[in-house]
Amino acid sequence: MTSPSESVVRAWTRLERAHRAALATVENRLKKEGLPPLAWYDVLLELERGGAPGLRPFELQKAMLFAQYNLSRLIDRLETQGYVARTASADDGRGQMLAITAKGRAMRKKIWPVYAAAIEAAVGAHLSPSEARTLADLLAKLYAPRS
Amino acid sequence: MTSPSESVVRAWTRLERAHRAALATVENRLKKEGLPPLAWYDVLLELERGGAPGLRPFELQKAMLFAQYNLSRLIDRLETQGYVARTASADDGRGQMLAITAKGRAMRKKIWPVYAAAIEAAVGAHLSPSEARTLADLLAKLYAPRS
DNA sequence: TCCATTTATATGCAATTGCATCTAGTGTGT
DNA sequence: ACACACTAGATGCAATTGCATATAAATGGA
Repeated sequence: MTSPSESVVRAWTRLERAHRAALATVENRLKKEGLPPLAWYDVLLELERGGAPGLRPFELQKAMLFAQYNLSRLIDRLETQGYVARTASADDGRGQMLAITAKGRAMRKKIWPVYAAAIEAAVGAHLSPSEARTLADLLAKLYAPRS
Repeated sequence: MTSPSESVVRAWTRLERAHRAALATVENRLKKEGLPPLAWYDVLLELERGGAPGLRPFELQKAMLFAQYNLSRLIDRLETQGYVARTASADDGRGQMLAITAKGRAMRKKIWPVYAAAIEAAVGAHLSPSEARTLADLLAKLYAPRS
């Protein structure tokens, strides 16, 4: 139980502030354009990348570090809107397989330009290319599967 | 509207993931000890640092990048618990002055060891001292008052 | 095979958040 | 002093989150 150094505490505090600031920028822009919240995009992208058979909810959960009950309901909403299709898993009776629909793909594509501009405004505009790389590398260490 | 580079997008994505992971660690530990959520600590600390006359809600809001309505209600809860005292602002009829109470100070002190250990686990354990400094510096750029 | 444990996902209910808007002061220009 | 735009803060209501727990199927033994 070593106590954190001053710079670790500062890093944590700034992680919170930076995240809050950037997230607010992104969510506000999406909303202003009448688009769904960020999490929808993230799930759709993950599913699109996941490829053919689809992904299990628990895989999404691990990849995106979402709380299980939040993901469950997020999928409900995505399904209601017709962006995602749930089918029973062939090999696991408890589970399901998630697939992005054509409508879901279209929505993801539609969101991207707005999201991209927001990311640039919230993050890119503040960093040089090399700073962005360094930041990405350091942040990855905070949730690396294993240290 | 330049599009963000690949590394900027990665930095943003990882900012989200890292924040989610670290926050979950911190909040879980606080909860496990029966302590109030993180935001309470942050407000109490800010008020304690703010010193004698106290702070106006809008000052807190700017410092912590909180949404106005969230802060308003967070203060309600803190006041209900007796951790914070609201008094009418002398020089601005619309406003109020917030002060931390003795009980609030005591709670802040009580939270700190748990919070500190959580920060170390969530952040410090993953970074060298120099990495922590670099990370803190880079994150600060993302919400700098002016670029 | 049977039982206990664990894993995958859902859900009722309370607390919090977000949105939109409201009220009440402030400040400025005339 | 008046009209108007702006700032500080609160709040009703709907949506989301968090918590605790439920259900059902898989898994690992004995």
